[in-house]
Amino acid sequence: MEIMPENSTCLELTISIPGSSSNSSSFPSPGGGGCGYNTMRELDINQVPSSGNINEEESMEEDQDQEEEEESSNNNNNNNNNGVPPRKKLRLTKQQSFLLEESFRQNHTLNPKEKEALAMQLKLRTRQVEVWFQNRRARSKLKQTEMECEYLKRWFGSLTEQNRRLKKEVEELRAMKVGVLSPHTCPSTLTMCPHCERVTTTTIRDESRI
DNA sequence: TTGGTCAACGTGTTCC
DNA sequence: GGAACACGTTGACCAA
Repeated sequence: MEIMPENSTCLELTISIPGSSSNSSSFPSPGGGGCGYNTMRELDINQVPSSGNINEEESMEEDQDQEEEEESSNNNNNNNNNGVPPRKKLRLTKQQSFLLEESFRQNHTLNPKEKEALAMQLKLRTRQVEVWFQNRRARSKLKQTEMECEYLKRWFGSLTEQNRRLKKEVEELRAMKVGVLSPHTCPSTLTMCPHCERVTTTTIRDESRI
C-alpha cells in the first residue's frame, strides 16, 4: 500500500507487524487489553493435566480442571440440553499465552508438525492451537486495519487543509489579476518565484529594464 | 447491566 | 476432494 500524503514529506504509513509489543494480548502484560488476566483465576476447563513446564499450583488446578473436563465430556456424550452441551470458556494460562505469542512472532502459520509439537508442549489439543492461531491472525489483521483507518483519517485531514490553502491562494491570484488588468495600469505577466513557489506579477515596464 | 475480550464454532473460499 | 484458512458469529467471562 503506497500512499503519498501532502508535500511528499509524508506521514509514512508503517503498518503494525502482527505480534508486536503493542498487541493487547501479548505477554507479559498483566491485565493487558482489559482481559483481566491479572485478577482472574486461570481456569482451563479443556486442559489436560500438566507436568513439566507449568508450576505445581497451576498443575493442581489443572488436575481439577481435567476432572471437570472429563465430567463435562461425559455429560456431552450423554446429550443433555437436547444434544447441545453447554459451552464453557477456556482461558489459556499465562505460560500458554506466552508460548503461543512467541510462536506466532516467529511464524504466523504452523505446519501440521509444528502444530502438533506446540500442542504437546502446551498440553492442548491441536485444534485449540489451530483455533488460537486463526483468531490471532484475525486480531492482527484487525489491528492493522484500524491503523490504516487512523492513517487515512489523518491524511484526509491534511488534504482538506491543503485544499483550503490552495483555494485561498487561487482567490488571491484572481484578485491580483483583476487589479493588474484594470485600466491605467501597465500590462504585466505572471511569473513563478523559484524560492517561495508563489506566483507574482511583473509589469512589462519592469521586464524592459532587465 | 453493559460493553469488551477471546475461545470456539459454522461456513465459504483458496490452494494443492 | 480434502486440508487449511478467512471471516463472521456465538457465548462465557470479566471489569466498570
